[in-house]
Amino acid sequence: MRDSCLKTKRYSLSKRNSDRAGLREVAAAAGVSMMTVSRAIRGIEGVSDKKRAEILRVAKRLNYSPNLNARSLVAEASDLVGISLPTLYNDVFAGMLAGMRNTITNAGFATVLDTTNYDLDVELDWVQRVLSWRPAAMVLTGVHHHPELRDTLRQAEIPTLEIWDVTADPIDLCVGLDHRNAGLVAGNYARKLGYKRPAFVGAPRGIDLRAEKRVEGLRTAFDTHLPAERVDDPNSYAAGAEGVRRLLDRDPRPDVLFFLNDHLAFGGMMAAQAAGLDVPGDIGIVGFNALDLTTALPVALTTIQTPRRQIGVTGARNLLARIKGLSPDRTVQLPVELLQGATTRLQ
Amino acid sequence: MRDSCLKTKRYSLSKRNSDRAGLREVAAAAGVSMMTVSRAIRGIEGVSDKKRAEILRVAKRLNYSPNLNARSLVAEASDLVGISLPTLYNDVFAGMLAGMRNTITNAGFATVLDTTNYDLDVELDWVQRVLSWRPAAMVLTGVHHHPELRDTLRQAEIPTLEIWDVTADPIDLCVGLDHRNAGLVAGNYARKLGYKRPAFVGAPRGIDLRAEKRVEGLRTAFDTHLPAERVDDPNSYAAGAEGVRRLLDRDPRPDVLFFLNDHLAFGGMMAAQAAGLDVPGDIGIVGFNALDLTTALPVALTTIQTPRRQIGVTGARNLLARIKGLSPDRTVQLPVELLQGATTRLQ
DNA sequence: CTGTTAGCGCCTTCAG
DNA sequence: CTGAAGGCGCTAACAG
Repeated sequence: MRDSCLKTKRYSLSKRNSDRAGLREVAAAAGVSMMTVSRAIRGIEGVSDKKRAEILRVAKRLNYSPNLNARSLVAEASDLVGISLPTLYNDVFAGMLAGMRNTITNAGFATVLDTTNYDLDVELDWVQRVLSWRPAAMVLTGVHHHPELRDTLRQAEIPTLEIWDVTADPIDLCVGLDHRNAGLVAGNYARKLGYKRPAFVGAPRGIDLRAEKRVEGLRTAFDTHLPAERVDDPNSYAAGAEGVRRLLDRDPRPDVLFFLNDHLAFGGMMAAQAAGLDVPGDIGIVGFNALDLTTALPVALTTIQTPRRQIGVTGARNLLARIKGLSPDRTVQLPVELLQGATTRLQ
Repeated sequence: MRDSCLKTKRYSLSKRNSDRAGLREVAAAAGVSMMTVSRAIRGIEGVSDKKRAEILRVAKRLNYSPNLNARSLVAEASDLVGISLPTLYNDVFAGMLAGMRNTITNAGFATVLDTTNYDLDVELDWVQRVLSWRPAAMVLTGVHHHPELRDTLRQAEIPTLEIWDVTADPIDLCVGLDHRNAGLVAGNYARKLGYKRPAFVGAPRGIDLRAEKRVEGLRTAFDTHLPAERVDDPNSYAAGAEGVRRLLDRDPRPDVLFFLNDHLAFGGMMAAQAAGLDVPGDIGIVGFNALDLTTALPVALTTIQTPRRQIGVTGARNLLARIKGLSPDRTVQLPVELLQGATTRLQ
């Protein structure tokens, strides 16, 4: 063994662990420089068609796959899009996600997903974490976040989309609906039918902020006290039933029940019927979201149709525009529609 | 900020990204070397408590956030875990996902999610893409994949977990259930009750391979022809109804209906009732999965309870062990249980 | 305990 | 059209 200069060589050789082919290996095999390979792979100008074809062939043979970590390091940006949703136990968020995914994926981005379970601290932690990846963009649910979140994101200068709810002053972009108005629409509809004693079944106060806005709309429509039962799991059918059982004990008994969502409404309707009540004869039921489920029911549920897929599609499109440096509308508010079913009727 | 946000070219490398503090900045501010900062940040041995505290303070003040792309580049591995599911429009996969997520997240990994819509080509493309991130592990649904997938993953030497289905020879690890046996259990149960003319409602053949195994089990149990109606969207309630309407036209009319899942079973039950049939008087209904929905029904659905959350938890735990270099059981098969409801009865 | 050195794989820049 | 040089932010390995 001679001295340290040999040692250096050996070191650098053994350092390349794994037999994974990199730009270097492809370049060597194709008899060109790394740069030429890089250009060929990325489909960039400046390589003769002949060489490009040859290089791509070699790359394929060597099973070359670019190291995105290295690329992102140089670019100071990855092609990850972080998406934060409250839950996936719910076709609602799955619907918006599906709407976004195609658009985002087709544009060459990958999605990193997390669920916060409606916890704003969890959301903040997750955002900070994703920022370490230098993501191309972020998607958050709702417009209410941890106090630090807004500054964190703006400082990082990451295009950000807030979905489902809207505000005049989003972090960056938002696409969603006016939940207070949605509550108002449902409330006005029921009031006009002649219902007098509304009640609400939903999640504990302070969990689902959008739902609280809808409740506010309901209150405005009825201009009256609105008894509310809060159940633990807003995505459970059984919880809706439980809420209704508790409400039916009240005096006076409500004549129309509004639910946080269709899940609860369905469970609630079952409970009302099980309690011997006729729907809509004895009591009205109004859901929210117009899930596929409700169309399969023997008695169609009166509910509010929310444009979930459309929110996803529009949101993703605007976000991509933002990434490209354009300036799409900062706030897009999509309309809701009341679907008149057979669970409510003129009083 | 908004307008200037993205006009800054992401690919301008000449200058260090504006305000974002790196190891270098923290080191300068703290009056130590980058390595010392690196060690302090990562909580690694070899820094005096005093210096460490000071460094952490400085890092926090500078709002330092490590560049994970750079770290992954050096480490030849990221802390991303790729998860591929067929769909999220379905509490089934959401349940397994929830089971995995806590474990994976608590161990310090982030999840990159994709849905394949049961398309094996999509799955392969996605896996190859995620491999470019040098993920810490991969999770796939089922044990049937694109022919190239197995080699691709093994060659990459990435710990891989297959969930939901089992096989004696997984790519790496698998945790799931024996779907053929699940079909057998359901079939035997119904046969013993005296049902003679079974039928099945499910997805088009070749889409959901697990479901086909269950059908095979059903056939074995009955040892008879098993008429099957294939509907387009297996996660739709309405599709179940459609399938049943078509089956009821057949002669002889089936006396018991097996469904791909509870979604379809629910829709199917509604359709049967709407057609004037009594359940279980005129016709039996058997679902699969034991979704929360079915517990809220006035007539409890006979179904197969699948340990979805448990699959996720066990799978994630084994996968983490694998990442640490241990050798957990390659194949874990979890039991299913028949839940006897009121939609079937002795004939 | 702390600092120095030498890259990780890729891409920008600039020179042929 | 092609290649050589240098660096992105971070860390393993090796001195002091």
